[in-house]
Amino acid sequence: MTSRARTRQLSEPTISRLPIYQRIVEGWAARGQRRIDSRQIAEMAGVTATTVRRDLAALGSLGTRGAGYEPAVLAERIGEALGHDLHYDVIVVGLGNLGRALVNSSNFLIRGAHLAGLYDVDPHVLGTEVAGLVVADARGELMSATLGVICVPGPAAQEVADRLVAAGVRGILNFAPQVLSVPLGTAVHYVDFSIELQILAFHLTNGTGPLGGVLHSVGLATTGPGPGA
Amino acid sequence: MTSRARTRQLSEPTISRLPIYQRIVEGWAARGQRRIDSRQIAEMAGVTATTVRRDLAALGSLGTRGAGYEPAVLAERIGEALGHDLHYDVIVVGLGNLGRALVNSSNFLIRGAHLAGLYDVDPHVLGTEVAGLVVADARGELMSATLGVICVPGPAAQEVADRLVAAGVRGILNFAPQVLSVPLGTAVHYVDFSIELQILAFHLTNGTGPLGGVLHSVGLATTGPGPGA
DNA sequence: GGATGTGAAGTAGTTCACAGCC
DNA sequence: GGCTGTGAACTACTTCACATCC
Repeated sequence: MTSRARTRQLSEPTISRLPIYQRIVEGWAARGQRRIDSRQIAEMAGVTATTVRRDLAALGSLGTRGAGYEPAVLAERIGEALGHDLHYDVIVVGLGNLGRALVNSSNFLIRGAHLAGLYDVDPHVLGTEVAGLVVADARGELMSATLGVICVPGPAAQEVADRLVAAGVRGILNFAPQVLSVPLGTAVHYVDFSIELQILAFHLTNGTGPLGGVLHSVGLATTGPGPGA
Repeated sequence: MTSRARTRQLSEPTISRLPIYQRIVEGWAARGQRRIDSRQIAEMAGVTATTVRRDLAALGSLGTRGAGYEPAVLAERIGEALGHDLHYDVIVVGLGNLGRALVNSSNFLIRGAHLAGLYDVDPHVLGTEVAGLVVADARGELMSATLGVICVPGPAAQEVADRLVAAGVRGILNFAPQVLSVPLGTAVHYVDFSIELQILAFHLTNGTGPLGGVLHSVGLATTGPGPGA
């Protein structure tokens, strides 16, 4: 029974805000600040101070009344709650510009994620070394891993998803503009640039919200059977 | 008064689901299918059929009782509601792998978005042609545009944001792992790969939801002043 | 004094259940 | 028969207001 077990059930909105708070308090800590209060976090995250306090209170009593929070403690505890002490193997299929951008990004593979395999079909890329790994043939068998990232063109995405599932992957991050059909029990998370842009544009023309609009990005997952079922 | 004006106020969750429905019905139409019903859309989108019907009903009475929806009509009406008849200028700052992946993606610039300018600071990239545009110096003055996309490393993001705002940009899509401080009235939309991965991993280890978990990706925006205010 | 943490109230979104229509 | 569209019930999230503690 680790300390992680003490975390109460977190709501979906809370889960999506915690990584943002973490980024904020880490930046604060890096700049040598000793204390941060809910109002400061709220301002930077674009939410209300009450929401910040409720979210953080769900992780335990971390603050000091009258004095705010200690950034280091907050960062540590949020990390625990999000499961940063666990480790995941990640494989990436598709090493075009996007795939390369991801695996070379200092930001992508942190927090327990370990890059275990790279796959592509382009003969110019096959066998070359990217981010310290040799790129293998995506048409061959894929290694087993916890998470798979799909960075291939839309039409190829479903086949890659099928093969990832067959290889034992339990979560897929899909960058292809394609709705995937996967068996129950597999989580799919979509990141669609065009949709992000659409939503941003929509809010601009409609001037949503008194402060100019607090946006929520698109995201969708399904574990249900696809149209063929 | 165009037909767009008839759209009732759409809720935030509805707005983020509409582009997903649109993608689904467009694929359906492309495959020559004449009819689609709420259950089919729901299955592919990972939401309930009732939710689909409520979302679509907010756009008017588009379906036929007993027979479902006509994909072409649906796609058209969703487009109208999201403002696809409007046009936006988009400039992209930072043409590393990510920036290139975006501007070369057939998926990024659709629906009224027009790529108007590209900026970078790397002398190897400066002056070269990417996606039909010559890359200009990001340290010079930026052209005016509606939307700006930030694809630079984290530490440079805030300065770029300041310059985008000064150039008259009203909406920013930020791919840098950095919380930005912008003046009131400017919308910022964050896309953070590491956060997406974190949330996906969290849901896996916690087995959220009976169907394996319907995820919602991270997203945040603020128009409030930053820490310096 | 000042900021956290939290019951209570309010608001928004989802799901149920079914009337209405093809 | 079948599926849409929607009032009503429910659930979840946010916000208010303040007791609590440093």
